[in-house]
Amino acid sequence: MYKELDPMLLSQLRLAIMSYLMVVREAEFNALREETAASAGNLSAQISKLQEAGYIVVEKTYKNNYPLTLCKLTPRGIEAFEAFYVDLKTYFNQDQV
Amino acid sequence: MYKELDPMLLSQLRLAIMSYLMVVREAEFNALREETAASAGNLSAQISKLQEAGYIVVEKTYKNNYPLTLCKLTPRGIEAFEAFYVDLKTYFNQDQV
DNA sequence: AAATTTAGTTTATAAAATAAACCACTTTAC
DNA sequence: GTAAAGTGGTTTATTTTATAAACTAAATTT
Repeated sequence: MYKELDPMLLSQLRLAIMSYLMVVREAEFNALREETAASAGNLSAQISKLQEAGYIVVEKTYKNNYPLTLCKLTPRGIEAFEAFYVDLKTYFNQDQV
Repeated sequence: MYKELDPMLLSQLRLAIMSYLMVVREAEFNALREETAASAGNLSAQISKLQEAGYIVVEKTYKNNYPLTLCKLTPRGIEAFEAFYVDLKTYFNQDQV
């Protein structure tokens, strides 16, 4: 009846990161920070988790002498996000909402 | 951009409880247990939280000499569930999913 | 060269989820 | 009638998670 929901995506911040990356495919740390309104610490922690899960890849480089962290979705991440959406629907479909 | 997601509903089990109640409006403990496949302990804990949040009311009565716990949605719970759905959409709408 | 800013990471604390143990009965079997 | 098993839960303890706060390292400004 109710599908299992991927715990990696059942988190507001991780879901927002993934959702934003689904649109832009690739984003800098600070773009994610602005878009999600998260604290840097929390964002850093959740990026690490998504990376460990293989949902995003993180490329560490430099821009204007400053460290730059670039995040992009992996095929696996895209798959997981889409599956999450499908699974979520089982919680709403039978309702009138 | 991304709406805040009600933490009370950002939980698989609590969302399943609410989703089921949105359909049946009222359910016995064991019906919820079967429907959600949750352990009794976890179900009991999450029912308490939804009750404390004012999303459901819990009526404790008896059926065939045995304790019976009945759960039903409050107007506030219905509102929260519907708002959650609306807010969730902000995480998916701009995508092709 | 001290203070401030940028771009993060790590650590410590609080909150949440979950499994396991427990409780208060009721029913069944002896 | 009493011991064992079953019903319908609750409570407690452990693990996991989220988050804020503190920290690091280098660059820039004053």
